[in-house]
Formats: sequence, structure tokens, C-alpha cells
Amino acid sequence: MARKPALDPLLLGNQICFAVYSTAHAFNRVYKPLLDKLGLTYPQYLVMMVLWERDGVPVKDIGEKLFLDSGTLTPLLKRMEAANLIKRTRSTQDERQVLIALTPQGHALKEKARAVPEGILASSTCSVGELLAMKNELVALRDKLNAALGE
Amino acid sequence: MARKPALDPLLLGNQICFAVYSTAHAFNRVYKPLLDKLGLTYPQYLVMMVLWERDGVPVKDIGEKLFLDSGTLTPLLKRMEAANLIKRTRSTQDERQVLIALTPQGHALKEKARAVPEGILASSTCSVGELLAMKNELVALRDKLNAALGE
DNA sequence: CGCGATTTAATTGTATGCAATTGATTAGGA
DNA sequence: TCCTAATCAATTGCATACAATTAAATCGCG
Repeated sequence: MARKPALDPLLLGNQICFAVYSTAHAFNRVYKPLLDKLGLTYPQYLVMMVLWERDGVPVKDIGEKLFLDSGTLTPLLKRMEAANLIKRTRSTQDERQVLIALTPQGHALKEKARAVPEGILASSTCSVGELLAMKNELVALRDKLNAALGE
Repeated sequence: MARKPALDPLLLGNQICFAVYSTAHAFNRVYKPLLDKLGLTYPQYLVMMVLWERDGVPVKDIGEKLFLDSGTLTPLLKRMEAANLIKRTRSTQDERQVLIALTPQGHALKEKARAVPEGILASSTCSVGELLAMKNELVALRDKLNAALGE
């Protein structure tokens, strides 16, 4: 007897990974008009959040927080430098490192960015509590997946 | 008095979108070694799942199921055709459409792919029930986000 | 029937992402 | 100290993604 179709693990609709993948894209589309007003892409917005929290950090630290490597970050940061949002300076303590610091414009952008999370919350039609619960579940799953990679 | 830091909506760790984004990347890394054995990338694997479920569909249908447009799909499908997994044929009924059909190799790949979901499940260290619950929550969120875009 | 609006893929340009390699710098052990 | 290993950013090559435009085909209204 055949497996129940609803449980077929090769059906698109049954895969959590596709649910995550397609939700990420949906978020991207919702963020787009909000971030366009700030002149940022979503990954650039992530970098700005790291820097608003702690300024003057090496590329590696940003990469660890965002799970991105230098192959992605180097060109992205160069574009942000060209947009006058950040400044890239090779560290004098350790010349292997490049430190990323906000410009005054980059720092000032935080005020305009405060409207972004509100817009996202409104589009989600969810309560803060629901979103927080899902966020915690996702982070737990992500950490388990990343742990499985290190074995 | 300042807002409690733990509730600051501009902190990376408080954002569900970053949780989704970073979980999607974690999934990608876990899928990579499994899909390498099949000679597929993750988006190509998604296309194969659509075709294993229903063969001979136009590009537009694939795009609607995967939330991808022709700008992404056209070159991706050309690479899959070059790899002898699919065949692209302009429809005789409606010459605007290009129909995507599996080759025998593409059809046969489904058997090798059955091992993939098991590997993912193992890496997640979660029960099927937990994953199913999260999947349903994510799909509901995704659909709400997409609905908000159409307004 | 005729013709403008719509639909469908393809194309162009920009921005991620990641694997693999490179080059410069620093760390650490014999 | 010297020399090898490790670290860090940059680079190269390939594969998504998406906005905007284009071109061909079809639809649908008058």
C-alpha cells in the first residue's frame, strides 16, 4: 500500500525547509518598500543593525553574527562605504583585520529605521507574542542545524 | 526611561525575520552535501519536487508554486536542461508558454532523492511532529505576509 | 473582424551567497 | 629566534533572486 500522500516527504507542501525558504522571500518582499526609503537592501540593513548595536567591529564579527563570510561581506561593505554609511579601516593593532565603523550618516539612519519594525509587524497580522514564540522556535532549530554541521 | 533592551525592535536577536533568514541559510548548508550527490542545487531540487508531483507544466506554474519569476527560472531551467534533467518545449496550444518535462534521468533521480528528507530530519534533531507544527505556523505567516503585499 | 490590453518567457542589470583560493599578517611551538 | 600553522580579508567563479524592460502570442471588447 502506498504511503499516505499527505505524509510523502518529497512533497513540496510537506517540507519545513520550503516553508522557511518561502517565508524568507515573503519577508524580503515586505521589507523592500520600507528599506528602499532608507536606501538599504535587507542584508545591508542587517549589517546596520549589528553596527547600531556595537560600532567599530571587524568584518569577521559581523560575519559571525549574520552567518555570512567575507566573500559576501567584502563587496557588500564596499557598496555601503560608497553610499557613505560606513568607513572601512584596516586595524593598526592587527593588520589582518578591517574595522567597520558608522559614518555620521550611518548613525543618523537609525532614527529613520525605527519605523521599519512597526511596518513589518503590521504586515504580519500577528501578535508580538506569536512572533516571539516562532522566533524562539526557529532560532532553536537553526542552532541545531548548525550544530549538526560541525560533526 | 529607556525601553527594555530585550524588547528593542531594532536588535538583531529580537527579529523574527532574521531568525527566518538565518534558518534558511542553515538549511541550505545542511542540504548542500546531500544535494551534491544528486548534482542539484536547492532551488533546482525544488523544481524537481514540483515536477515529480506533476510533469509537463509551464514555467509560470512552477513560478507560482515556488514564488519565483522567469528572471530566476529561465536560466535555472536552462542549466537543468543542459544537465539532461528536464526538457523545455514551447507549447503548441499556446506558444507563449514553455512546458517543462522530466527526462528519464530526471524521473529516475527521484529514487536517489528519497534519502534527502531523512538526512534533513536527522540533522534537525527534532521530531516530525515539532517540524510539522512549525511548518504550519510558517506557512500561515508567509501567506499573511503575501496577502499584505496585495493591498 | 480588428486592435489595444494582457499574458508569458526571455533578457538586462544589480545584489546577494558560497566554495575555493590567494596574500598578508600574526601566533605558537621547537 | 625561526619557521610553520592559523587567521583574516579579498578575490574569482558560479548560481540564485528580483526589478524593469522587451518581444511574441493570445484575449477580449467594440
